[in-house]
Amino acid sequence: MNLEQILIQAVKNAVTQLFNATLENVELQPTRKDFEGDITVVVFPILRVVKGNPAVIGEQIGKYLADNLPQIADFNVVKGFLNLVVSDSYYLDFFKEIRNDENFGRKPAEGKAVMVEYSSPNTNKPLHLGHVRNNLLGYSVAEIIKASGKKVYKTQIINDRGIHICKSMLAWQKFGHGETPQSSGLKGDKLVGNYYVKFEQEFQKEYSSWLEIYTTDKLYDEFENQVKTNEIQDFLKGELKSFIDKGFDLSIEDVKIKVHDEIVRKYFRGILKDIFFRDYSILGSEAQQMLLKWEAGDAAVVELWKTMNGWVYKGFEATYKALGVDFDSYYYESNTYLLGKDNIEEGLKNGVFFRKEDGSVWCDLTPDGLDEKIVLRSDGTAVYMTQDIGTAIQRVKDNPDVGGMIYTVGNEQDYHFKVLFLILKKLGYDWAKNLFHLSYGMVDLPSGKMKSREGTVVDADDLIAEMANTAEEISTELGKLDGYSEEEKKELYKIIGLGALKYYILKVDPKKRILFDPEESVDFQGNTGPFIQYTYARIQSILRKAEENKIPVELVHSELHPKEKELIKQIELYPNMIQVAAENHSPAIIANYTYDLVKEFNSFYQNVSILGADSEEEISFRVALSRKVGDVIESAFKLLGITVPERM
RNA sequence: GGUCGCGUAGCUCAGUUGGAUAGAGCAUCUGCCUUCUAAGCAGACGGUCACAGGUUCGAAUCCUGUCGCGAUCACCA
Repeated sequence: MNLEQILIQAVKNAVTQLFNATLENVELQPTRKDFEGDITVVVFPILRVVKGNPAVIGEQIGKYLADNLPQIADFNVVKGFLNLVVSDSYYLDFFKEIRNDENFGRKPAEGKAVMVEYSSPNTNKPLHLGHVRNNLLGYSVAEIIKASGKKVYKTQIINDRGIHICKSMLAWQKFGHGETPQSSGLKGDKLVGNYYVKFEQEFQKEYSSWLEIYTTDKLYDEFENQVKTNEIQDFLKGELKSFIDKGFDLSIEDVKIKVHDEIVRKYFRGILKDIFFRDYSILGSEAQQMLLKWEAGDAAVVELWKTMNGWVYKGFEATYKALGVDFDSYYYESNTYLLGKDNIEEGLKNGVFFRKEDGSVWCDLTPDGLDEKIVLRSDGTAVYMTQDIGTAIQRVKDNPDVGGMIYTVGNEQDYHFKVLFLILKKLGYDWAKNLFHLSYGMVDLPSGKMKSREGTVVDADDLIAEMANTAEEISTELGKLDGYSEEEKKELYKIIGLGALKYYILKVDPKKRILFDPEESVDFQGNTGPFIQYTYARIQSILRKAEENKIPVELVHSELHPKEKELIKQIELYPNMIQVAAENHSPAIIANYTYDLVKEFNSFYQNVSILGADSEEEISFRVALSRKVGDVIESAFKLLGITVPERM
């Protein structure tokens, strides 16, 4: 039982004995710095069962606790807050107990396993900043859940088939002249990405000249014919209406004529372009034919596909390695895209799904406040949802101990996962109640969204390299690395640069969008990764000196300096932090906790002397305390996927 | 337009199940390297928690509405 649990029970007992009443909950919080005490009992909620003056009641409970609990040394009551002073001996005992526990804060795995999916890239272009956020989040959440006491499988689904990869393949065929990673020295994913861009450029040329042939009116007529029978027309009208409502004095008729108008274009052009790609474009039809051939198993196409994907995977592996993330299993869409159809059949039998006249299969989610969702096309082929249903089921088949899954996917797919989880629940899988969409906000640039066509994508490899460069600049300026070899320095710059990047991304709530300004590099001071790494390095420096001075490890310390007490209190929070972070799927909780611990340590470090303390006992204790803080920093940062340096 | 998410200091963000005078960092300004690493410490300045109601002993937190930003609303993935 930890102190918190002991206190809760004791307060309940106090209420029973003093007031003959039963208390359901006890509200505890850390005492605010401006008051004396360590833990505070909020008295107000107790007033619900015990009528009276909160100050008096607080006083009585305080006295009871001080009399009955050896851990409570003193107390005071301020405005309905009962502040308890915890005895030094309690903290000392606690510290003695945990100081050599290498797994402090972590729990051994038990119960059902959790599968965490993250990364999940397309194989037609290199990873970018958005993927970086995804990878860091997914990896960290997996580590946190592991530490919280569950077995974790890390996995990803690789979108290795479809029209996007055919675009790259086609462009390579047409314009590649047999270029390979070996021949050009390019990283495989970069090479393939270049051809994807090349395709888009050539397609854009074709599209532009097509647009020139048509007048505005013709364009619109074409467009209108295409969308007339489509549901999206309603949707578009809605958008147009809001556009008009926002003060543009135009009717729908006016808007029709002004198809080229700046804002309307955004909606019309996007769809028009798709139509062009599908029905008019030469490149488009070639790419589509290639996809058909791939699906038919055409030997040449499959061979090319395998080769180019092989290049991409090699490139991805390098990026994953640089980022420090890994996976236990890989699922490939080329294997899973036909999955799920059997499950649809079953669902039809159970009445979870229903078939429309045209043969398409749907799930009616209107009782749940959602729409009807298609799960099988009228021609019997699978859609995105079908695959995801099938893949989820397959994953549990492959790993029968899995009791839940976490999908790390951007927030633009919130609706998709809401529907997916609901359908799986309706299909009756017991693990379906333990599905979580780890939804995160986009990473935007000052110029807006990242767009590969406009060259505004922040490439993952470039970013990692730049961070290391910045670390090098700062390090060189500070000039603290005498005696390090060039290789050691390089390694260190990587650790610091990555630490800065990872911490920067992980310390914010996943739900929030991140605005990333490549011009203003990530900070290395204040609430940052390097600040925490620096503190760790300082601690290691002290430990090295203590080693030299042969500081004994016995602890006969009896009285705590306030800074020492604060540090132990902070350390004591760590195990619960892991649990809370795991429950909330939030690395940010770990990041912010670590920052608080480190701030506390730096204050301690700067205000009291460790190796120059008054007595042998004091020195020995402070060294041990510093070591433990270092251990917790290392452990917590590991949960974030950040390594800590011995020196910096 | 429907749905979902976000809105806290000039900027970037914390803020556990509602709790004390809303906290950090950056930036600006003061001090502190002859003693364990100044990527640090100590301090100052900075707030209508988007706005308006409501719930209650008590609201940044819960509810309703309004505004702003974003995402989404395909027999695409």
